[in-house]
Amino acid sequence: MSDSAWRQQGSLWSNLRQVCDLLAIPAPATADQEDTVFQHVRFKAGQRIHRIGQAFDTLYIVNSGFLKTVHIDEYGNEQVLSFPMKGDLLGIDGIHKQHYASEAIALSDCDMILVPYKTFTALGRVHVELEQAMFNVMSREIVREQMMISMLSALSAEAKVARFLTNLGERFNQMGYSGRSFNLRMTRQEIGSYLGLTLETVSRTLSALNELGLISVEQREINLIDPVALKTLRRLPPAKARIKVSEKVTALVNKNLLPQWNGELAAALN
Amino acid sequence: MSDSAWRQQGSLWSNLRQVCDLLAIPAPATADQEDTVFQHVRFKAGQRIHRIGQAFDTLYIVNSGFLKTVHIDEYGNEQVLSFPMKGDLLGIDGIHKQHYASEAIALSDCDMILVPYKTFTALGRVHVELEQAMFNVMSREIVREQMMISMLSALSAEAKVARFLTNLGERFNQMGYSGRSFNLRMTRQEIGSYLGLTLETVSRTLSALNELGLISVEQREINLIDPVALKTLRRLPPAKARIKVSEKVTALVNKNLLPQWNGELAAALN
DNA sequence: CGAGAGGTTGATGTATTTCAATAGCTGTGG
DNA sequence: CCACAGCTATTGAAATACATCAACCTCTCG
Repeated sequence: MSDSAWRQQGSLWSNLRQVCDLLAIPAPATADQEDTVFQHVRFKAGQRIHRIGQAFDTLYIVNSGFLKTVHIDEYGNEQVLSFPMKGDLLGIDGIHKQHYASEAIALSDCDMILVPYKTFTALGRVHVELEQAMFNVMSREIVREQMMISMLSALSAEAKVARFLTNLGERFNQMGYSGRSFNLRMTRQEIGSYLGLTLETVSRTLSALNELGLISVEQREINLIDPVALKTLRRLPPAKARIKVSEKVTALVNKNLLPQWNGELAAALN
Repeated sequence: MSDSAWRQQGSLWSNLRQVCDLLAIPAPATADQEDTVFQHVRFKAGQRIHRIGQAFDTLYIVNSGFLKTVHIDEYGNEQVLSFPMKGDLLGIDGIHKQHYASEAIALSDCDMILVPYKTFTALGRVHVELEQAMFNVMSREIVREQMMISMLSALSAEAKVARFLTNLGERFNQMGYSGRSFNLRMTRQEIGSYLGLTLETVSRTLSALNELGLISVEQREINLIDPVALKTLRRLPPAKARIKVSEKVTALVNKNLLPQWNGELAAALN
């Protein structure tokens, strides 16, 4: 819940300053704090925030909760595009054609702030810094997607899963939670779709990272034991070597193993 | 070359109307056509337009020529992100951190229009329609990248290459060239990087599509013979079946083969 | 408590990569 | 102008990463 959002007509409202804080952009100094207010709407887990093809008119900011955004391809297959959480902006992809290009679905109960697109652009015209910030947010989104493309086309399954976990950790950190120990809000299926892998591969990879002592997993409970190693991991050592090594001084090995598994090292340890 | 760009101080210049036309956005009716002009700069094949980390201050619009944009990962590997051509806007990813997040390299001689970011935002403030158009362009870019992400994580190698070709064709069409028969401006290596495949897989896949009669390839010369089939192709029939089938009524088969290869059909034909 | 969704793990198959050998272009300098 | 060097592309054979199919287990929640 927003620290100081207030109730009015039975629903929560936030002012411009609160919205800017949430988006991590500087609020305009000249702000007329009271005359622009933003309504909150609550969604239950499983509910859709917007659908593909639906007429676009409002952006959403996540105030609390976890979501996924998905594409549905021509054969009805769901493709996960992102896992928005507190502070993220949803619906930008609707600006282009005035219809949402993706679907947003709540993974947990969510509190969303509505920002009518008209209000959004009007504010940009009034506050120069805000317009700048809006371009920034969109540019940031483009960079984020570029990173995703790089990751999808260049990394192995192990590296994808490892980075996914560290990225999640960093986002939890930014939100003020522990970045080392957290609960996944999505299924293996959804992680797999997001990373371009099958759910079985995700499950196996998590088990392997667990074996190696880089993380601990139990169902959706994750502990990042060696975040540095995870972040730079490129590929796992061959399975046979892994067994023996994992029984040795795992911590030490993990640090030497990166960024690339070293054959001589493996030999030396066996 | 821009239809009506003019020379001044030894280099070409375009006005706002020309720039808007190029970007396929409506030019502001109220435009003061003469007081904002944009300089052209020419780059030779192989030259860099901007580098990663370089201070950001200008956007580029492709007036003619072909380029690639790339990420360089922490180990120096190049990851191709896009192949910009006429009408495309470059450098948006630099807004976020005020430093370019990617590198743009000319694949052929190029004529680029410089748009200082300050000019860009200033124009948005003066012409409301322009600000709207700028958001549109950025949203379009986000949607394009989302499509790319879907494609990378869900499609087979054959489908990726097939879509790559039809997408290229569509862009050539929009530029007024033939969308059926064109020359690739990039190497197999670069296509592979873009699609998350090795250059060998790209080469083999092109050969296979050629075998099937869906395209013809000779070095960098491409002919799209059955664009509809290419666009909806999901996976190729097994290699053994392919040989026999390709010797039969290929055209007919191609049409029935989609969107998914049908086992009974293959059996019936053999 | 039972049903159903989510997760793990094994055996097997296959798409794609990797390694390697060969041949075709392109441009440069003698 | 030809020859040669160095990219670029093709193709084959072998290796492997990941997917697929399948069985079983585990939680959750009505």
